[in-house]
Amino acid sequence: MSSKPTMRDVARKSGLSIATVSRVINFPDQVPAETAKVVTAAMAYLNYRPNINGRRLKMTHTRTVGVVVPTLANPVFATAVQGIEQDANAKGLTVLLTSSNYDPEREMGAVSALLNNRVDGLILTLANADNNPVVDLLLAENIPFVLLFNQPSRADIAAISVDNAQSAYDITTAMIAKGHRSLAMVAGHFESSDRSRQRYDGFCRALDDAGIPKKNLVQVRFDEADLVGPLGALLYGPEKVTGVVCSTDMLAIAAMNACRAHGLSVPEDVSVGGIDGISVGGLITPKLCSAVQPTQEMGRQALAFLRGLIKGQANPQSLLLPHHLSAGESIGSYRGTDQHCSST
Amino acid sequence: MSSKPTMRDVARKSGLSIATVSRVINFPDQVPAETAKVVTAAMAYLNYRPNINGRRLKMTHTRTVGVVVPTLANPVFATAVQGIEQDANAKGLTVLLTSSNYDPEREMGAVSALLNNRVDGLILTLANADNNPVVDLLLAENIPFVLLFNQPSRADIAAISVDNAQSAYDITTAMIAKGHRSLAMVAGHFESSDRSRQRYDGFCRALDDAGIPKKNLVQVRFDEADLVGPLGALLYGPEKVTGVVCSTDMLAIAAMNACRAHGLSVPEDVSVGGIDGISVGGLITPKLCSAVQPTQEMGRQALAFLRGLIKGQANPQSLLLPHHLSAGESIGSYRGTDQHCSST
DNA sequence: TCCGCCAATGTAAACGTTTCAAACCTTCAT
DNA sequence: ATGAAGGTTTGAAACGTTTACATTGGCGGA
Repeated sequence: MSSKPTMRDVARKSGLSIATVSRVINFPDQVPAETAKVVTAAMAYLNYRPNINGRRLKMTHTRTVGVVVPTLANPVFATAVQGIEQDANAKGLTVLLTSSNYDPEREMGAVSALLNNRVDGLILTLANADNNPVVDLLLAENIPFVLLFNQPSRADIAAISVDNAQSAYDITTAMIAKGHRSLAMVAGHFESSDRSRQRYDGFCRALDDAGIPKKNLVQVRFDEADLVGPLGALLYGPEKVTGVVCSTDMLAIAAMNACRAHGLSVPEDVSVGGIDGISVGGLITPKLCSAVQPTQEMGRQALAFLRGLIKGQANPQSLLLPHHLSAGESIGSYRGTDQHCSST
Repeated sequence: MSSKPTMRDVARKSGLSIATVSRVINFPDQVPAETAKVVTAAMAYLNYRPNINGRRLKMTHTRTVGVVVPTLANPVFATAVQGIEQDANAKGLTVLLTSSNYDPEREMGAVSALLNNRVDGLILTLANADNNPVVDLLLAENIPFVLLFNQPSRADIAAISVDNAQSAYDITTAMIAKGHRSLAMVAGHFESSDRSRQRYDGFCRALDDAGIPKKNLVQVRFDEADLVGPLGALLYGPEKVTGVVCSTDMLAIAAMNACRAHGLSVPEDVSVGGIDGISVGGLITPKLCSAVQPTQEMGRQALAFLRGLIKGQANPQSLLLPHHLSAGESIGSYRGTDQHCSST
């Protein structure tokens, strides 16, 4: 009826002191089994729940970590968060989740709110990891943090990612190997994602290595599902693009959709490749060919890394995880110049 | 250098009392502009951040809500959480996220942890909303909570969902209208999801209304991506199923994949329908026909509802949001008994 | 018998807020 | 000059923990 029972109530009920109750909770082995039993009984009787906020106030560590991702609507982030969250729960850590919607201002707002919560550390996917006020703030305040998916140019901050440029290079090269010579990249806006730019760089390098001068690029919003307009000019313009590399799998799926809307089939008329390796890509037809990153594992690694930083055991450093090309069907052999007379 | 500045430091710096500082933060209009300015300056100078945990300890409300969903790997939940999270942030609420992995024991553990955090209220998607110890606990402790996606049979608890049975009924009926008479349902395990059972009920009712006695059902794990085995017997057994209704879109996408693996094409040989309306369903080929629910909006509504309950303004009640069938291509007309000689 | 030691327990002071009640200071009417 | 009124400000007591330090009591050894 009255308010929630506190440690004081448990102490009174069990005829012991508040300190002993605390010890039963935190250091059960420092207390005789007999007393532990009577305290536990009192707690059960009163339906006692420790108030974590009291503890947080007193302790230097809060056993809480903050997470900021651009969005949960892209499975790549949802899966990573899933990985973080599972391990955090297993370790008794509380996760504070925020999404920035790819907006740098909201990044700062989110981090600020998390710091007010006195999180022990942060896992972040930032729009742009370089020259970022959030990063500066965290370094200045000496808060442990790990970047996830970002590949910062500074070497002294912790980051878990794949080699973004190389991922794009590999998928592009796979397309070139199939005979495609007129390629385009569909990428999320560079201001919203440094990965996007890094992947474009890899795309360009692959073209350079193949001696292909023309680099087509179209930047779109990340949540853009309708690529019919943006792709039209490339598919039917002077370039007659036959290979589309997308900076994410979500965009790749949207691109395949747009190609079909234009009456072209994938991969007969146009080849499409993605980057990320979201699981749904393997279920659709044609199976999406993608540069796959171990997303969930990356989330886990980021948390493990962060825990190390919090304990002061590790010093910040980057970790590049391996990626691999999935055996997809969305990339086919180049069929010559009549490819746009679809196999209708 | 030393520890973080506190309100006391700000007070000292600005030559005012700690109470005044507090009032500048919480009730700026109760304080003359002049004092507010000097306090604000001191805060900026010291780089002061309010420690939310101090506040939480003192106040009866923590401005924190807990969220428990089965998984983030299914976009339907990720999108709902996205909706919750966006609005929560706008309102200055902190979100504590947990996923249960469809495991009732983890549900209880997660809720317990959230209660220890003294959340003001909870938004939950439970494996089974009826006879659930978590629900009993929350009712007993008088903690505001809103069920999301669940459709409990009790009328006195808040729940936001679509009509699950009706969703399944509608998509099934759409298939029957196309001439299909041999149908099967692929559903997630009933123990993991009451929606799954409710949707199966709707499936059965549709068949009954059409005078079709045979109800095929195969239950699978929710994270099962490989339905080749489970579907084989139905597609090639005595039933020669030509219509597959799936309890979720994720399963529907996996089912389409399995059909193709069996050499059957969708929708020419087999029709497939889903429930949920995840966005990727509209991008794939064939476009997935699904009973669409307003997922993100449901998350928002759940939060709005919860805020009402927390303020004591609303009394718990259910809200059924409308669903609609998407104009997909994955359901086609029945082609007679030779349908399994695929159009190869 | 006395001393010292150790294990078990207790006391009380933090941690950083909010907030009630009291104190202070002007101003203004009497 | 005095007092009431009212706008500002302050002192101090919570909120529920953790933990350094003090206390207690029992026991074995000298």
